[in-house]
Amino acid sequence: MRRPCCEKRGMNKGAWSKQEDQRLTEYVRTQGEGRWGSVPKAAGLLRCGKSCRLRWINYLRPDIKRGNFSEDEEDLIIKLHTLLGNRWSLIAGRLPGRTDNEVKNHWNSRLSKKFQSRTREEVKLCAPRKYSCQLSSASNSNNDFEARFDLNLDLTMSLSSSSIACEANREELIENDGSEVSQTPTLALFL
DNA sequence: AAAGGCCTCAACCGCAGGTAG
DNA sequence: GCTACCTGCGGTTGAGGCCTT
Repeated sequence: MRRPCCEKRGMNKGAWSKQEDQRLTEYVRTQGEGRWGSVPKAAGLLRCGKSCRLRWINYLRPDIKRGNFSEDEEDLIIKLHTLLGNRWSLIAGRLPGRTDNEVKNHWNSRLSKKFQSRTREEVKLCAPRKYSCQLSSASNSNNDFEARFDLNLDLTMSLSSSSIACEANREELIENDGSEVSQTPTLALFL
């Protein structure tokens, strides 16, 4: 097993100080992103490269959007999670200004519960042996997010004694410029 | 006001894939 | 082909703030 990268003596761990943030920000501004292994030494930081990378990506990057997730963002995360599963970096890539860590945290703390209660509610309303529902986001020119996506999921669920197997046939997950978001075959939900 | 439980989120850990030597 | 290193990712942890009793 490889040693943890921060095991080196004298390395700082835990919360970043303002001075450390300033040093890292200044370094990336002048030298650019990348070569994280050499960043601590070059920037004069007692941190490992991984820690520097994470701090920059999750917190210091200038294009990061702070604050609460909008309902549109939450809906999009739920839809993308249905398609992609825990592929947080892919999901975050569809949410401008949001990081994978932020999306993951938001999902784990709030959306998973919201999604579960919503799914249970929908299952209750449907016939017990066959569950079919359509999640779709109609284009809405007033909506920044939905305007960029055209999600059309056709879910067919079959109930078994211990789980609900859910096959999602992706009809399309295509950005407005015509490029595919990703390859997404089949998924299974266990409730 | 105090204590304890819950929630959020920044940060860490370990693994996998890519690549240079 | 093998090894070592770098980078990125997803899972997990824990400190601190908030809420409830």
